Amino acid sequence: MAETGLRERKKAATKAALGTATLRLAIAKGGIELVTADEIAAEAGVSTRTFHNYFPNKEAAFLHDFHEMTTAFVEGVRERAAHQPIWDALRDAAIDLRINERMDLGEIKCREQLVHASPSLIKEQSGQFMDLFTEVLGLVADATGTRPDDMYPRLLLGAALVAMKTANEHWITDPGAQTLGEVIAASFAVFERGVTQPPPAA
Amino acid sequence: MAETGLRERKKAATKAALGTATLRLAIAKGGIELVTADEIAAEAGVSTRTFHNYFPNKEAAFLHDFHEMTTAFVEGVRERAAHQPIWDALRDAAIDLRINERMDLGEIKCREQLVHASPSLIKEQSGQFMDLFTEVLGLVADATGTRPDDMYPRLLLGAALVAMKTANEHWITDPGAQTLGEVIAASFAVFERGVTQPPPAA
DNA sequence: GCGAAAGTTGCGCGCTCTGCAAAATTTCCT
DNA sequence: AGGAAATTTTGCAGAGCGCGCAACTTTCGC
Repeated sequence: MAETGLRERKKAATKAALGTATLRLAIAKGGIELVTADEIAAEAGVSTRTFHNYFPNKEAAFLHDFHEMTTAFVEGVRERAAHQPIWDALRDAAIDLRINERMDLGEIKCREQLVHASPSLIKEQSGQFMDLFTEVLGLVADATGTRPDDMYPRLLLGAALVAMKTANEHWITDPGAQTLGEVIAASFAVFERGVTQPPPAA
Repeated sequence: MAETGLRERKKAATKAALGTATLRLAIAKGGIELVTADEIAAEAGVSTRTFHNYFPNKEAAFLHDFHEMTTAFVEGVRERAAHQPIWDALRDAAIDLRINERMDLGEIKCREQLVHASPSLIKEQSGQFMDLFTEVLGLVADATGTRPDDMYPRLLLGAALVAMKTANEHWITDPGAQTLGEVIAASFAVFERGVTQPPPAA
């Protein structure tokens, strides 16, 4: 956290403001495609040009929170990779994001719905997942003693990201039964056991 | 193959022509972002407006072949799902696309490189994978006696798509050692065994 | 052939995103 | 504090995108 200057903090604040403004407007209008960059900039109190200095497009602004999460995830994995098997590091880093505790469930659901309904948001989010994949792949390769273009680290990491995404989606639709952490653990467990294996209980 | 009329065939031909024109131009210029919709339309001998009748954007045109492949894949899975366990159906449908036999390796490599270098193409391709996911999810849920919003069918299908994508990428970088089919089979096998399990030979 | 259906095209329009240079703001040094 | 330097904000201009609309042309079924 090299939060040295006032400048840094102000920039981060502006970026966050643009992100939440985008979210607010998209929710209000019921779709990101009904929101223009001009409106977002006005809502956040900056010029349109400044909006585009911070984000390449409104989808990225909408997903600003998500991007911060993936950044935290990468950091979490990097720290854990030194002390844990990489698979456990991936799982525990995912659990320790504690999305459930940090964010309002109603808003999470709403956001998920908007993403699901918008091709452009689906693309942007998928793209960010691919960036995440690329960022973490090196760590996984190192940890497993393989090279980044071998199959194994890619399959392992791919499975982990699928497990994360699936667990989150599932928990959102039914947050009562289990905690998010439990759902993530269950999700990862399926891949440990072998996806074609029937669950132990059956 | 309900190729009844001349109209259908002509439309398919125009679409394919636009696709290959996009590919040609992107290769020639070394990047999709250096190609405009106007140029593509001119290259294919239609108006710019017509181009946008066929494709929502140039990225989709670039990936026209890819989209046809995913369509064939869905069809393959649907047919096999009646006779095979769903996991095998997914694997065998992937193998039977026979990309290696149908397309020129040099061009495949070139395309892969262009996609990898372009954020917009990565997003578009990821988006198409998500569409594929959605299309096949119902089949997987039916086959496993689960519901589409349960975790299991999503994890299974996610693993299968990761296996497909990873195998293809890997085979492209090193097509000599094994056939594509073998690579795909090996990729799927990792998920059958459990991603955290060491390979049998080790 | 001929009418209906479907495909193609040009035009207009609002929006996106970027480069550029001037203006405003913050930081730093003395 | 005072002023120079560095950084950020902003407006403007411009290429490009993607879609609705209304002609125009082609194809289809009879």
